[in-house]
Amino acid sequence: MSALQPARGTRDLIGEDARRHFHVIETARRIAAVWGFDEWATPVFEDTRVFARGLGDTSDVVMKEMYTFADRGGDSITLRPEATAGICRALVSNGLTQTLPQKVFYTGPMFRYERPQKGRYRQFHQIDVEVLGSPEPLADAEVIACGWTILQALGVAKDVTLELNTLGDKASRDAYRAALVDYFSAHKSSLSEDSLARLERNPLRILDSKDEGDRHVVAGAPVIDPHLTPDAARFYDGVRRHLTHFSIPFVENRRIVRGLDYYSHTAFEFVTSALGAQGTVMGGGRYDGLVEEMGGPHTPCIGWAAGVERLAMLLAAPPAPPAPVAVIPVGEAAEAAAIGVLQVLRAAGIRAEAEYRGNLKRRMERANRAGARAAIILGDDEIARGVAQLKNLASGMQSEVKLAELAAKLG
RNA sequence: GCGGACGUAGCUCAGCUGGUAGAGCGCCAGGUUGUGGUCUUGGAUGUCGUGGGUUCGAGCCCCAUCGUUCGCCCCA
Repeated sequence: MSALQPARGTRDLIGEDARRHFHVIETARRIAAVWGFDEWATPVFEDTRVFARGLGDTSDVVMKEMYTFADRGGDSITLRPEATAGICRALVSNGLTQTLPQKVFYTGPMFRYERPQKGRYRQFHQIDVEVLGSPEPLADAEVIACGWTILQALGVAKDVTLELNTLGDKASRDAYRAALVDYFSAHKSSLSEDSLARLERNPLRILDSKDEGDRHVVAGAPVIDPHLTPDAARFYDGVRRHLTHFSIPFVENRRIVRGLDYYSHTAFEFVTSALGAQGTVMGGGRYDGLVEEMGGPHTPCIGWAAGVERLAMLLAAPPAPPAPVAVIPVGEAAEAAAIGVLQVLRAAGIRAEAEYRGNLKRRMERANRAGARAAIILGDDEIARGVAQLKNLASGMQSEVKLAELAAKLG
């Protein structure tokens, strides 16, 4: 037990955990491709300014959760806490603001120095879908619909609800923010300590509070609707309309707020009650100002990120590992022949393993434990006649098959 | 960062009011000649998370520390 363990908040992906994890990523990748998204990859670490600038200096992620350090050259480097800022930086760095829109699929590890919990790790993984450079509400609906399709393909949609909100444009948000500050300031005595701090930094977040007392105050808080500018209201209408065209069920929730500062207009979360405190499984929104923060032109964008670990936990059953065919040589001469058979099967795309330890009984046991669907038994007698014994391990049926026909028979 | 629970073989766990560790599963090897899944016999494995303390003696008591977990916070 004194052996080295993975660092706090990190974990190894092996066996079923690995199968769940990669099933989520592969499913998302496949569907995003069909929806017209191209996969990008950007560096795992970036100049600290990419995140400090992008995410906003009031967010907890920037203030106390980043893995930031000086590298050997003295530059301030940060392990990315999320993907979007790096994607926007890459858009600008590569001059792609000239060829918009860009539809991007992304997956990879992210890093946040948090207190670990189930569904919350210091190294965790996200899948992301972003449309860069598209100001139309149709883009919002398409991005959300793509996410919903992925959740359906994973079989978790039944446990998940789409909650939708608008944060309005900057004018709307500023007006609403002022109204909230007024309201909450008048109710300071009823607010929790946490919310008093939020009143200074990010009053919108109070709407999200789980504190019993806060909720009473929040119930009477102003809503954003009367503060929406005509443009912002029209935009939100468009998003809702297109979502129904995509046949995506959603509920409106005026308390949805995004954690990072770059969001405006559309905000949404796919939530579940199946994961305790980590209920948000996919979340995103519109961020029209982020590319400018990275030094590019004004570029309206919309996207979401989903936690791979959380989705993996929601999967009912992990996909079964592919069943191999076991090749079992009996005797020394047969080992050479077995290698030939392995080559042929694998070249034909058939997962195949050799079992060559112990007596035949052991080899069969191993084949069975490996989950093999069939065993190919090769002895001197068979080799001399150019055949093999092919045994179906599920039915127990065994028959003699010509070596040349094995691959076709098993394909 | 705050509060609660937990930490014993690879895994799941048991261990009575303190007397130097057990089960099931798994693993390894057998049950005679080239055939698995059932059955059966035998075997290996733990510095009882770590470090201190109390005691004649601690897996069981106390303290600290690390880790996991639940809630808060935050967020995917």
